[in-house]
Amino acid sequence: MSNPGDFKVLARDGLARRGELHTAHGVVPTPIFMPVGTVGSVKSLCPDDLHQADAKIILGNTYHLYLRPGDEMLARRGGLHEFMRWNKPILTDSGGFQVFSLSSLRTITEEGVEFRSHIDGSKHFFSPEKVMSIQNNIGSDIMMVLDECVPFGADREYTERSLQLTTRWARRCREAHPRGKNGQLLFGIVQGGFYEDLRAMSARELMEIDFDGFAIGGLSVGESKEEMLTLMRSTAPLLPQDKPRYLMGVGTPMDILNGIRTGIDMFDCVLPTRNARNGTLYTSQGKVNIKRAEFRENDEPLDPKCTCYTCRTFSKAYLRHLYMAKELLSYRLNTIHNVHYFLELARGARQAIEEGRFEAYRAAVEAVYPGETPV
RNA sequence: GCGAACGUAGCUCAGUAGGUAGAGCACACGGUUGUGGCCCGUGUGGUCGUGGGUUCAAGUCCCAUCGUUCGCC
Repeated sequence: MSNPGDFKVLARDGLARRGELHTAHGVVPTPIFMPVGTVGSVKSLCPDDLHQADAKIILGNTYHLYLRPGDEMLARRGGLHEFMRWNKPILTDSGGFQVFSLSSLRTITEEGVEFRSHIDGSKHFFSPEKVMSIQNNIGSDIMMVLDECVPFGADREYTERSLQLTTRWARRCREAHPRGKNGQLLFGIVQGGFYEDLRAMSARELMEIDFDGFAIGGLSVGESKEEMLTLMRSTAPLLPQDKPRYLMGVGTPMDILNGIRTGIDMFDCVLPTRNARNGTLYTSQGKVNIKRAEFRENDEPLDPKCTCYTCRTFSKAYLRHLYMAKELLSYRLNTIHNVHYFLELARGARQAIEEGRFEAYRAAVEAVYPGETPV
């Protein structure tokens, strides 16, 4: 018998962990990649497509869903799962990142953050409590605390003040949403910019609060690969061994494997879906830019080793044609493939950890994506 | 037949007062990391319809010629 929030580490290989996170909508095997479905859909895909790609959990976004269609509207329909007909776990980002990256005229106070909608300019206010209430209405399985994502290059003083505010907000989120309520889990978010000691301080303070998991936020915001790697190496081991660790917004195939190697369990990124729409596809042979003229009459599948619907059915010439013609089917077929690749990458990592050969698995992928990992 | 306008990059067009050509699209190649199906960067590409003339210098002024379009007979 298991309860939402239970997390079991089943196997280890170095710092890499193979685990299981229990939620109200099922078990999430880790390490896992979570496709991003910001406004209630993984762009261009149906739930059936996600099931076929073996997606275990997807993301939604509090900021976007609150603005449109509205969280109360969702609550009246039984929440986002019911509305979008996705019966597996959903994680919702708190919207903290969007408030800081999308909206204009934001004002941060102790109480929360006032911002303007990127859609119609209307004024809104997010407090930690409000963000919990919205995510309760959405009904996500894993909720994120409201945090301030510090921009790259922020000085130490600003970063430290911001981190402390994020901690106070995190505590208010936990108080507004006690552990176990509605079977919804709540994750804290480690901030601290690119100062290792501040990251450690943030982690220490958050661990005093009883969260179901811990995320590392504020990465992949313009820093070098080396800085990102250094930071995850130093931060991940500080987090509890018996709780899931989530690296937010990352990343490329190698970023993910490098994260797993430092002990991270969960990843999300727009890269596979956004790049699919822009013609960059991830394959067992490396990155393929499907718009290249060399594929004009190439009748081979995109990736002969891939078992996704796109690769089983269509030629590179056809995929290039669809892309060049801006056909809607291009978005869909490319997204089906890229999502499949990222999920397969994580599945392969899980198996490799179980079999104690994660390093070899990682090296094999690195051979195909060279230059992605700084020494 | 007469009159007028226009012929500049593959396409649609800018080119001011004459000083040896630009844009958008297209094409080519990159980029995209808690997603406004967005977008950004770089690049290839033109004997300025043709032939003369004036001038130190002509896409720009003059003449002729070919072509396109419109109007009038």
